[in-house]
Amino acid sequence: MRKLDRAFYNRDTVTVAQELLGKCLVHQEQGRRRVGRIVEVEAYVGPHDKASHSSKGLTVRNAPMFGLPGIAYIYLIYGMYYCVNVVTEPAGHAAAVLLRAVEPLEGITGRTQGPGLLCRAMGIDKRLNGYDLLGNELFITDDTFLDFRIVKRPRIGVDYAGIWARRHLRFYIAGSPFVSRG
DNA sequence: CTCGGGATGCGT
DNA sequence: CGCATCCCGAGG
Repeated sequence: MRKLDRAFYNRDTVTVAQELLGKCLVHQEQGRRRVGRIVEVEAYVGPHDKASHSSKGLTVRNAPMFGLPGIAYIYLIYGMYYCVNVVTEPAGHAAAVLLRAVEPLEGITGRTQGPGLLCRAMGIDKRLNGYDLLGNELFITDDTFLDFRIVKRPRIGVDYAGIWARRHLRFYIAGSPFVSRG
């Protein structure tokens, strides 16, 4: 069980997204430890991707996307839910992978199907925005031991993005009961 | 400063 | 389909 390093995140976003499936998201705070296996993600591949927050250019909100690969980009959506992303590709290439669902493995109560519920159940909020996933509070480990097939589908809730809404940039583990409805 | 919308989720 | 609930980005 090894923590993913900078080099893992500093690659093509679609590759990182697919390889994140099956890996373990860990949140540790004040002696409390919560672990979930990542079963669903979405790739937001860069400023040219009209569904990506970075397509509007650098703003206060999306600034973490323009930073180092391996940092967390967390934002509030609809005034109620947080969404957590991991930044990918070299600094300046504003791309990220949205974590949409995990399978609860340790210390998790509540549902984890969907980006908002995932964050709520794992105690992830704005305090961790910009956090470096090479640190010890929030990180991802590579202990994937399952064999699975990857399903590729259009992303959820980005119908405004034209052709980009139809690209198959949502990935999830086939047959997992922990994938969101979408 | 106001104003509108959003990578959601739940109940009807 | 409506609604909760609020940060942020655009525009005056």
